[in-house]
Amino acid sequence: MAKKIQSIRGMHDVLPEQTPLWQYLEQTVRDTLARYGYQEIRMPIVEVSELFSRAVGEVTDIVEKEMYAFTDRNGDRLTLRPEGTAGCVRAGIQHGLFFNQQQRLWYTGPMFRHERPQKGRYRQFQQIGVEAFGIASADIDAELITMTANLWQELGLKNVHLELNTLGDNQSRAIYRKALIDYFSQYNEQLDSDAKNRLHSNPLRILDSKNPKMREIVANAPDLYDYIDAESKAHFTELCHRLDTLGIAYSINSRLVRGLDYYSRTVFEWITTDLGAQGTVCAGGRYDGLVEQLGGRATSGIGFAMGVERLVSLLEDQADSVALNRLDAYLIMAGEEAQLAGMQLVEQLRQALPQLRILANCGGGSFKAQIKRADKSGATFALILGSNEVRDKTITIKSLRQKVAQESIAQDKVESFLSSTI
RNA sequence: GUGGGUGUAGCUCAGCUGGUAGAGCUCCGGAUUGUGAUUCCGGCGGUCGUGGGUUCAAGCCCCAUCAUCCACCCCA
Repeated sequence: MAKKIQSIRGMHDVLPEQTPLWQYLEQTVRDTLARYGYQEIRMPIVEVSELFSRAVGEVTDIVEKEMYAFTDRNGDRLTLRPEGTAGCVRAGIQHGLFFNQQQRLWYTGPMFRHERPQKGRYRQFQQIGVEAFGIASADIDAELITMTANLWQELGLKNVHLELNTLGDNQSRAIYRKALIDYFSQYNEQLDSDAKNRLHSNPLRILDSKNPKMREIVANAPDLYDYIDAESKAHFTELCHRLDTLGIAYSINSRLVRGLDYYSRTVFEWITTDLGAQGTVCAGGRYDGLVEQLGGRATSGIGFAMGVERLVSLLEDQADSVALNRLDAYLIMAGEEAQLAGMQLVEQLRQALPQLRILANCGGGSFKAQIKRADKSGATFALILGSNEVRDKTITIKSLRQKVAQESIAQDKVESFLSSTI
């Protein structure tokens, strides 16, 4: 045998057993987005590398060590997209979607990050992203969050909770950043290696440190909320008020700092404890400076992304998974005559009943084998066509799921029989 | 990038202090010339992840490598 070729590390096939659940999830999300008036946009998977270094931030982990970047035949530096917002903003600017307009957009597709795979984290993974442009007020923040809450309800997801924070506008964030660097620099000797690395790249991350020795230093660090501008505070208060009014529960987590540079003001995460270490199922925030930063006219924006693999994994764990993609009938054909007659009959049925899901036996096999296949297919009924039936122009219908006697009916009655049961 | 666990049939796994491989399920056929979750019988199926090394002899010991799982880091 020739050498086997395997899929690339961290990039997995979604097998037929799994796809019904994926389709169910995707369809539910699609429907929900449509009900809120969001429109789909489709972007390329490959973009110039500069787009991500400018949007996501030069010193983020994503850009520094996780990008699938390569040089194409023209010598251009290209990257397999590590996230969707940058490409969406690029497309919006390129096609003039943001000029004095509001846009509510969504997209889905694979993203790529060269990380060490683990539960809920893969090198190629699927995201569903949602972005709203041109609306600066907190009502859109509330709408997006409410929409996700409704989606969890629609999907029957339990054990997800919402965490909220505000980072202030870009200016106050810059001032706070400097204050943090000044503060931590005093303790340079006591900082662990992680903290030293982050000191000038992303000092906000030091606040997150799990090292107990660092905690004492962190405890007395400047407080983010002392640096936040009045407008951002008002924005955040307004958002919380709206969520309260809508009955959406949340907790405020002042340590919640997103890993991408473009966020400002509102950030949020939906988190579950049912998935191991990678518990964030949906996360996002406001990025009011991004459009301008990428060369468009200043436009506010806010968005989030859901991790499809993580949601699928929650759905399969959470008991009430649905019976999906069920077959209505399996056609058994015994003998040469029956095979020819059966193929004609089944095509007639498919034309007459577009909803009908019927699988016709192929590849022969004994009668017994065909019955076994019919059972295994999960079909509700077996339709049996043998020489007797061909001769009498009948078909035998056997229920595979209920203990009722099989019956033989005229072939021209099958259509009405099936249409009344599916 | 760092650490730990695991790689034996399509799937789930046995395999003793080293003596060149086994079960269950699946699939195909038969017992039952046209009736499926039961029973019985038979059959298909493996360069033991890959490459080296030690040994008279390696699935087992040693080294390397790849994949996978989990965690750290980080993130959806």
